[in-house]
Amino acid sequence: MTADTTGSADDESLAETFWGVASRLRQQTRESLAPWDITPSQSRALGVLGRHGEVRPSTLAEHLRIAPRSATEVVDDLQARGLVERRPDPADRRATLVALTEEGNRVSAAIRTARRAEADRFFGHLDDADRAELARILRTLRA
Amino acid sequence: MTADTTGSADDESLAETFWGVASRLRQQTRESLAPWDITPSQSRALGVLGRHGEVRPSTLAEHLRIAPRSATEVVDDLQARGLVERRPDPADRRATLVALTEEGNRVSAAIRTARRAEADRFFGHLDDADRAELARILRTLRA
DNA sequence: ACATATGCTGAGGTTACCTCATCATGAGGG
DNA sequence: CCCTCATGATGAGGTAACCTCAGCATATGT
Repeated sequence: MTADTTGSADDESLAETFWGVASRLRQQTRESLAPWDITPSQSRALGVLGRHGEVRPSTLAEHLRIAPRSATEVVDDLQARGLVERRPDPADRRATLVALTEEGNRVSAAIRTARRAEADRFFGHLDDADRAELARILRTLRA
Repeated sequence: MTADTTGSADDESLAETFWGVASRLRQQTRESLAPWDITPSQSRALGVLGRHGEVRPSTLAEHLRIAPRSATEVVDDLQARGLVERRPDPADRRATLVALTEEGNRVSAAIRTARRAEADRFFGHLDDADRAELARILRTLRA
């Protein structure tokens, strides 16, 4: 009775439902990150570094789909927390390589585990068939 | 190839797919709002005002699920654009009522139409059965 | 060798939020 | 009636996560 009693607005309410789920998922992600006092964007960067090893800030930016300048910022933050380090790129003296520190590796792995558990909890309310359906439909929408 | 070839991380990739869709939907919303030079948060407020008529900032805040102070801000912006006006609440001299201006009403209605069309385009790639499935599954996840 | 492109970062801006403090008004009790 | 306490709005100031534009160093192609 709140909003979508607008007749044929089934799609609008689909969008609303979608955002409702998004909000819950975001919330849960935030909670699962709390133990490390790491922001979502930092955790995304850690993820990329965990998967790709050392990369340039500009490459990191591509993976995160943000402007190169913004990647510099994320790296600054992670470096301040001792989770990554910058070293000169031997192949190009303009460039810098960003790599996880030992601590960064530990944290990155721990977060990966936590995020997996979180996703299990979140999507685990669905049975296998529904999960497959959802994945299929979402992939359609992304294309 | 890019990321989720991490073995059994099916759930993680579901979350990723979900966010991919979210990002596309957000993008499209932004585009559909462009003709009015209105930000998403302003459009949400216009929506609430369109549905509920005149309300106090604090009530608006509840509907938008933001802090009361933040609602004041959104109202400021909309007022600066001439889309809403503030008037004293006759029932409580501390309070203010926020209402759409005539212009605000026009814009609000136009945006509602545009958003509906946008949702049609977005979810229209799905057939009826898939749309129903998606709605059902999303509602499960929201609960 | 020189113009042009590329890589990073400083400076400064934006959006959409937040908290905390302040001030006016309202409401209940003694 | 006064006094305390709650409530409504807002000023001040802060944050996260982005952005663009300039500037400097280095690389690359002709």
